[in-house]
Amino acid sequence: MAAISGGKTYHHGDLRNALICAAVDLATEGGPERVVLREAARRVGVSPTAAYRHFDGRGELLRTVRTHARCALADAMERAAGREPGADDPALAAERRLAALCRGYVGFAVDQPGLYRAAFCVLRPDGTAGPMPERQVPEPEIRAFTLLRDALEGLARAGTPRPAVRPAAGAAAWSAVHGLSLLLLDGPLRRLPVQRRNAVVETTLAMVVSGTRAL
Amino acid sequence: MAAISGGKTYHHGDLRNALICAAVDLATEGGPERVVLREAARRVGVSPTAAYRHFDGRGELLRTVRTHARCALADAMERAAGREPGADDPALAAERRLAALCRGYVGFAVDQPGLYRAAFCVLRPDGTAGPMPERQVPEPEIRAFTLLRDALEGLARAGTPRPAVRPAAGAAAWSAVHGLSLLLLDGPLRRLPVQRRNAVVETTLAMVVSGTRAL
DNA sequence: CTGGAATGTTCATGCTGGCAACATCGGGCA
DNA sequence: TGCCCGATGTTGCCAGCATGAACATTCCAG
Repeated sequence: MAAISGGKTYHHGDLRNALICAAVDLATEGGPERVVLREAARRVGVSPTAAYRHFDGRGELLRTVRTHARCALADAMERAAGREPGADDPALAAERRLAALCRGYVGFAVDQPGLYRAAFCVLRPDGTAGPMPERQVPEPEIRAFTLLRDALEGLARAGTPRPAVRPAAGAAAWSAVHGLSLLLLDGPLRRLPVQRRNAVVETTLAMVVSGTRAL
Repeated sequence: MAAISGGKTYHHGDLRNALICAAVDLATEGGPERVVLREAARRVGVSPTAAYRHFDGRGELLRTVRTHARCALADAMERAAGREPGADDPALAAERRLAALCRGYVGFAVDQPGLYRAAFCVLRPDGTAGPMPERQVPEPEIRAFTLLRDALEGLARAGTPRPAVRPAAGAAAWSAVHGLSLLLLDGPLRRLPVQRRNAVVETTLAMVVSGTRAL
């Protein structure tokens, strides 16, 4: 994530990317609130207003970081699932995959708290923090969610979860790992020793798997 | 939550409380990031620096708001549980109570998004946003969690969840409702029509109850 | 009734986001 | 080849916020 930076020319050449890298670094270090336009510009060695040539403002910079962070999260999940050995029984394999994805999810959150928080930060276009204006742009799917939902689909042998509740089941599973991640990061489960933390993670996973099966 | 404000004396008389009220209002309107010292002071009709006589700074003001919000959350849960009719079967009653508490939890989050977000906002004492300095002060229990955990205890007939995993089970249940709340507020489950939202909530609750039973 | 402690105010510093006007560079077109 | 225009950066500037120091006012206890 280091800027490239060639010679010292007036024109940077790749300022947008450099700013994104700096902003991602900032998010990694201190979460979304640390993503500050001026600081990003400073790190790249450019005047603050230069950034406005490439971003509408801090909001768009943060949104870009968020997209990057969501990607990184999904990648981590896929890596975790990829490391998981297959199983002869496809049902078992599906179950293992789901668990591995969830472990990857929580693992990413714990390893990259700043990025994880940035991945799900709220962006208020107007800054008025009101009830969120109706936006026409349909938000792009979040791959992490898609992964979980697909894993649940794969799990759906024996008809559970029933098709009718399957989307809701995906949301439920996501809720569990998302909530767990946040409680581990900022909540009262922070400072839990690794051992206990893993126990909580596994317990939650068990709840998700068996609770989902019963739907 | 309206300030009291008597005559126009030099000394306010109850500035600390007035500031807290204003800050809680701010959080209610726009979440923790909206809690701004100057604005609170402005609403109370006092100079910004006056607030420093009663709070160490914005951080402490926000912490106070957070405490208030956590209280309000727990109160809402208890009210929800109180409305739940009892059952002859104590096990069934316990299950209902747990579900009612969870519904109260999510309901509070949906009804008071700003306050809910404030209840779980992160406070970096130093502002350096680092790996969170070691603090000796043991954080006070969060009543919402205690309620959930106790409800799970009550649920623990038939030996499930087994005593060994029971604390972890509490964390798992909390994770689910906490994550669900946040996904409903800021995440992709925002804008879900009420009908579908209730479906997701009930599905998640079902997952928690049956998933917890299987632990 | 009077002086110290509480409480509020004004002024100043340094940070942030954001806008307007100006400077510089580089590539396409005559 | 040479020149002009648009893209890219820069300097200045304003407003809002957190925070501290020095100063003013008021209340209360001795």
